[in-house]
Amino acid sequence: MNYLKEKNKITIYDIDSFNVTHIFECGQVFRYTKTDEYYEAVSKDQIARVYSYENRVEILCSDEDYFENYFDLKTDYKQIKNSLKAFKIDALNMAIDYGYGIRILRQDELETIISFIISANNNIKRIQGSLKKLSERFGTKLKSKIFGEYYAFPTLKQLSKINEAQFVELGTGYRAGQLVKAILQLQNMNLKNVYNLSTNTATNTFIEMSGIGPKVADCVLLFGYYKMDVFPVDTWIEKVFNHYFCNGNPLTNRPLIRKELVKIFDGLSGYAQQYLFYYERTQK
DNA sequence: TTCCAGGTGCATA
DNA sequence: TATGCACATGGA
Repeated sequence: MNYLKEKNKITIYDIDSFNVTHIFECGQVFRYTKTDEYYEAVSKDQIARVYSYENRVEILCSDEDYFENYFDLKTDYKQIKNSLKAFKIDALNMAIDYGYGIRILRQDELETIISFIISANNNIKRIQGSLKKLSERFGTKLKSKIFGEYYAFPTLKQLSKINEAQFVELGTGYRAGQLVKAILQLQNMNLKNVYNLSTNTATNTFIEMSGIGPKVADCVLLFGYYKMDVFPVDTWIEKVFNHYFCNGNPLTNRPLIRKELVKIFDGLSGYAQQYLFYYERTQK
């Protein structure tokens, strides 16, 4: 990856492996806004604006080290895409050509957990709205010389003070009670310790939490912990599987679909999933 | 108006 | 272990 890191600014020259629209619209993250000039993202208590030009991308940000990691700039996506193309699967090749600039963001663990509990059986617009309100009502208000005022994602301590009725007011619907319970459970675990666990053990740890089943656990591990040997199967991936991977035997059993796809893509599952998801959801 | 959304929890067999 | 249903709410 060819990029230059300066104080509060990262300039990216390898625009074949960094497309801001692909990165933010591919469904991995919900807290961003699009304007005519830039995409703005808040992650944890950090903020960035991403400007796209003909031959480069500029990221103005509160902390260049934080966003160098967040945008996964040290990973070579050209190599990842080549490895995926070596499978010679037409649908995946189309998906990669379509979403060529996708990168898997290294998101904050807690923020990912809360976001994807809210995401269950929900639509992306509404998820975004709930998370925006959650941050504005319960997160710390921060002031930046460059970006003005913005709101951090609530800390675990701040989250623990929110009751079920307040979560309902955020538009989280029946997930409100699950969120209160999950936040209680989170207080008794060390989120950083999950990095030391195998994918299976980590999955089981999260599935025991309220509001987290197999799919949300996979999303937490993929987007919050950068574990690539998981394959979140939602309604869109079910469609993908039955269009392109089922050899005439469509499946509705999502754990089975997941098993088949992980068998194919193994340690590249997370990347493959994201290209396929974005392709299926936006190609209409 | 009806269907659907990045599913989960729980009861039942 | 597997299947089926209820669940809150807003977008399309």
